[in-house]
Order: sequence, then C-alpha cells, then structure tokens
Amino acid sequence: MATTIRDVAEAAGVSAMAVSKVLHGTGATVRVSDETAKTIRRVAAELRYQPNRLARNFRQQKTNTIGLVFAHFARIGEYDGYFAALLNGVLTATFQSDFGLTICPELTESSSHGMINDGRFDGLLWCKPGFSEEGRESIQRSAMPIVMMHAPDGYGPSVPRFCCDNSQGLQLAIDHIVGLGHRKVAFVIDPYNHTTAEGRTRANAFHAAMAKHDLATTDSDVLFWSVACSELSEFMTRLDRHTALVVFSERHAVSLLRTADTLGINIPNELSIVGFDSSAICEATRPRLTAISQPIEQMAFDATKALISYIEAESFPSRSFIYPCGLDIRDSTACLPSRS
Amino acid sequence: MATTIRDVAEAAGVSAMAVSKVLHGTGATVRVSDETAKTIRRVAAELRYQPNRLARNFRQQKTNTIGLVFAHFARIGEYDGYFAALLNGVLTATFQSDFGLTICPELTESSSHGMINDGRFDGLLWCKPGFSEEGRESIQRSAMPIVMMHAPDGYGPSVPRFCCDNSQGLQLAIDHIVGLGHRKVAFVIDPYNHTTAEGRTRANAFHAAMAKHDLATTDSDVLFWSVACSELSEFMTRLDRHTALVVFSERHAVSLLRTADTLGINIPNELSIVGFDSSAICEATRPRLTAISQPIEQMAFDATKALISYIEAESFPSRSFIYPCGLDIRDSTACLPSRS
DNA sequence: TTGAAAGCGCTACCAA
DNA sequence: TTGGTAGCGCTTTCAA
Repeated sequence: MATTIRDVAEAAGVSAMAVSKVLHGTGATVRVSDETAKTIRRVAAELRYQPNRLARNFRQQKTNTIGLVFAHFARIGEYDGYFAALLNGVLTATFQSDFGLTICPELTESSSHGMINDGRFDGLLWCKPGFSEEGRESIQRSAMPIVMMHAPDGYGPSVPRFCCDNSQGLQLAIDHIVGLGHRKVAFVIDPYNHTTAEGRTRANAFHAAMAKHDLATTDSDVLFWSVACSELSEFMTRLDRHTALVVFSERHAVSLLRTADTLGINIPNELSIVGFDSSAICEATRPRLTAISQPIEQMAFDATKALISYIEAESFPSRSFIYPCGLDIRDSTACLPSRS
Repeated sequence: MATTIRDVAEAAGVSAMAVSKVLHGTGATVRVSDETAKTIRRVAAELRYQPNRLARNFRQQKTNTIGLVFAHFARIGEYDGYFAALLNGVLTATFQSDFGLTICPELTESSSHGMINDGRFDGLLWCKPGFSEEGRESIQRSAMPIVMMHAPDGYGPSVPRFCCDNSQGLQLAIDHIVGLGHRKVAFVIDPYNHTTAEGRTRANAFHAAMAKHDLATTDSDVLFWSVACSELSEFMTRLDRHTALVVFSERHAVSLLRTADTLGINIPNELSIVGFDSSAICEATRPRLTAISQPIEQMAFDATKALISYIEAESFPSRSFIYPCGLDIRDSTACLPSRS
C-alpha cells in the first residue's frame, strides 16, 4: 500500500499533524521547528511519500478543478480556431493557478445538473450558454461560482460575464462595408445560432449598425443558412439584391467562399464577405477572409482567472467585462461593383 | 449542509447501507425489498439527496476521470483540426462511459510526475509522447493504466498504442507523386517534430517509400523548416532541385502554399505539395491541399475506450493498433512540369 | 432481508 | 512548539 501521512509521522517520531503542516502548509495553529521540519521532509522523501489527492479533496470538499461547460454541445470541429484559442486561454490560467480543467460535453440532459453539482468542480466556466429551461434552472440552483462567456447582458442569470462588444464589432464591419459603397447588406446566420444569446445579439447589432448609416433593413436581410450543399447553392442564387454579406462565423464564411467559387461568383469583385472571428483559417483561404476579431484567448484567460479568484474568495467580480472587437481587413471585401 | 446518505436513512427508517445499496447499487451482499427500495428512493428525492462524489472517489480510490496528456505541450493552435478531432473522439468515448476528462498541459516539470500520480486520474491517454528522460521515467514508475497515441512501435515503454501506419501513408503519397512523374522529392519537417517518435518514423518512411521506386534519397532530401518568414523564403528558393514536397503537417503545408504565392511560385504547376493530416483547412486553401489522412477521431475514440476497459479490468489490450492512412487527392499536386 | 461497526487519508479543532 | 482526537460521506465486512 502507498505511504500515508501517518507512516511518515511514525518514522519521523512526530504527529501526523506536524507532517501535514510541513508538507502541505495547512493548519494555521500548528508551529513546527525548522529541525523537525527538516527531519519530516527527509523521511517523507525516503519513504517516497505521495500525498493522496482524493483524501485532501474529500476532507476539504475542494477539488482545485473547474469545469468547462458547453451548453448544447456541438462537435468541436465547428469551432475550430475558436476552440483552440479558448482552450489555450483557459489552460494557461488554470495551469498558473494549479487548477485542473475538466471538459463537460453535455448539459442538456436532466441528469447533468447532478453531475456538475456533486462536488467534482469548484466552479464552472460556462461557454456559449443557450439558456434552455434546464440550463437556467441548473444555474439558479447551483451554489457554485460560475462565470459565463459570450453571454451578453440581459440574457440569463446574474453572474460575471466575459463577452465581446458585438455591437461595436458589427459596427466596424458595417462601416467598412458601407465605406466601400455597399448599400444592400445581409447578415448570415444558421438557425441554431440564431437561437443563442450571442446570435440574437449579433443580428440585432447588424440592424442597428445599418441604421446608423440610415440604411433600412428588415428581417429579410437576415439570411438563414444551413450546411447542406444544395441549400448553399440556392442560398447564393438568392443574393441578387445583396452585394455584401456579414457572416455569423468564420466557418460559415469559408463555406460561402467555396460555394461562390463553385458558382463562378467572384469574391470580392461581385460579392463582399466579412466573417466573425478572425482566425488562422481566414489567412489560408483565397481570397483571404476579412473578419471581425475578438480576443478570445484573452477573454478565456481573464474569465478563468476571475472564476478562480471567485472560488478562492479573493474577489467577487459580478459585473460584465466587455472586450472591444477589431476588424482584420483582408481580401474578401472590395468596392461596390458598378452595376451595368 | 447538504443532505447525506445518513439523513436519508434516518428519514426512511432504514440503515445507511440500505440507502447506498438502493441508490448506488453497491454492496453485493446487501438485499433490499422492493418496498423498502421504493421508500428510500422517495425519501431521497424529497430530501433532494445529492451523492457526494468526493466521498465516493475517496472511499473507492477511483475518480472515473482520465487525463489527456500532451508531452512537450505546445499551444493548441498548432494542432488545429487535429486537436478538435482528437478531442471529439476522446470526449465521445468518455461521455459514453461516464468518465470525466481532464486536460494536462504540462509534463516536462519534475513535479508533474506527482501531479498525475496523486490519484486524480484512473488512467492516462498520452498523446504525442516525446520520450524525454522524465517522461520515460514517469511512465515506468506509474502503476496507472496508460494508453499511447502516435507512438510507433519501438519507441517508449510497452503500453497499448494507437498509431497510424506512417509507412503506408507515406507510400501512398510517394506513389501518387512519383506516378505524376516526379523524381526529386523532399520531405519537409520542423526541427522539433523531427525529434519526436512520429517525426522520425515519417522521415524514415519517406526514404523507404522512395526506395521502393528505386529513387535514391539522402539526408539532404529531408528539409528543415521553421516558422520565421525570412527563412521560409530562403527555404523555397533552395528548392530548385525538388519538384514535389511531402510535408510533415498540414499546418506547415498551408504556410508553404502562402509563401509560394508570395514568391510567385505556381502550385501545383511548378511545385507539388502533399500534407499530412487531411483536415478542413485543406479544403479552404487555394489550391486545395492534397493530404494524407489518418482517422484521428476514430483512433482517439478507440484509444479512450481501450483505456477505460483497461481501467475497469474488462480487458487488457497490450498490443499496437495500427490504422491505415488514406490519401485525399486535391489540387496541390500535378504532373511534373516539362523542364524547358 | 437488514444493520452495526470500522475506516479510507487527511486536516480542523482543541488541549497541553 | 507540539500532539491527540474526531470526523468529512461513503462503502466494505461481518454479524444478525
């Protein structure tokens, strides 16, 4: 059997408490002399003592682990650059604070509430919340520290939020597009994302940004798009009125580029496209994709750090943190073609 | 305080054991009547009893969690499609088996050995092992079930391995390239990956595959490549002898496409490029990238399932599982240009 | 078919 | 500056 703290205590001729104090620094009331401490450390090393993490977790009812929750979990491939950036940010933060990270792929089942609330996590980083009834209830009932990403104000319960400034981001894109002379612009989104908080926010922001240029838009300027190729072609042929598209995600935008190529539509000369989430893939396409950027990795890092300090009760950030977007202008946008 | 099993027992007028048996199905020697069981379940629901996962972990010295270890952890962005596919496979498997997944970003520090061996994981999925001294020792000392991915036979300790058939994959690529008339082919890899088991295996496989066509290669046909742009240009200008490149990863291949574009080199008419790991990004580039594919998601799924069954002692797979590669021929390869 | 007792390894609390 | 005691919530073992 593995060496326990008591084995060490016995071998060193001290109490288990002294060992605990020396090796783990717990127990504020316990003082140990330097000499005793040295002996304890030596004996522990000799005995190859390995603290049992499970016992500590149990005793302290703390795991030093946070859960990364994807509500309405979709396959990760969909997120691509986004997910990598997110994970880099989260992992950097957890690693710095000696926290573990567990990925929670599902939360739609009713059983999930129990699974995330059974003590395995000290806190939750909730991404892309869809705010289903179950999700909402889960959050409300949970006593666990929670931080949300990509949930604009006004959606869901009152927890700290880390979100990009969708309005400002879309304004950047629209300013750029309109500055190039475009007047008929569409916002493209898939039906699922249009049900999410972020999807609705971006759609609204699109209308608002157009209005700032005194350009009227209607619901019919929000185009729904799905993955099926046949529909994609149909979709493109429906575009005769529009000369520019702002697309909910860069993945969708890349698909549109390919479809346009197939249909012989020249991007950007016949149609301008702007994506959301500027990532590596935007550099790989031809033409390179103009895209709105958000500092995902930084946001994920900050959100995780905030969650951890929340857990450790050092601070209680309860407000929204809004990150400004950028616009990476590449080659998929150009001046309005002169209509002959 | 939270409701405990004893609270439920008391309220139901039974012993804690009976509750444990009914709610968690443990304790083979205990029999409970249907009636009692129903009462217990009712009372537990009324009291909103939530089993304490930490206590169970502790008691059973089992966490139902596996660790996903990246030796020599690099930023995830580097892996892109690879990492997403990997994670999808692993998560599907863990989810099916009610296991949790924790990401371990670092293992190079000496302290890591303790961190992964302190009971928090029931097993380890070790990806991209670099086999440093520490890593090797870690594995050897650990009593934990371990499964490796991307570690060809002959590298590292004897644990179950899940690896693609690098030889066959490179043979596919070389057959294709040589079939197009190319005779001077180079293998491109970055210095770091050339130190990994998989990197060396692929380089060797390249030589072997060329030899099958009676085409002699030397070490100078393995070209080292680094990210710095200036070196990239230099690199391309060094290629006068070669008419085709087989590239260690698709990320590198995409960069080469861009550099070629900058330098005015026409792909595929002046230079053919084949990447390793056919992924979404290969479809997004122009020209689309011909690439060797490996079933990463399936491999990750199988590896995880094997690890879990290993943990649960249902089976002990101790052999290598080799997956055949495919070749997705796209637009970055073409017939040898006629030299004027 | 049921219960009682003991203890997993650690640390909070109190006593010396 | 130190040690003893108790107990976290659960399950294994043994007794009824």
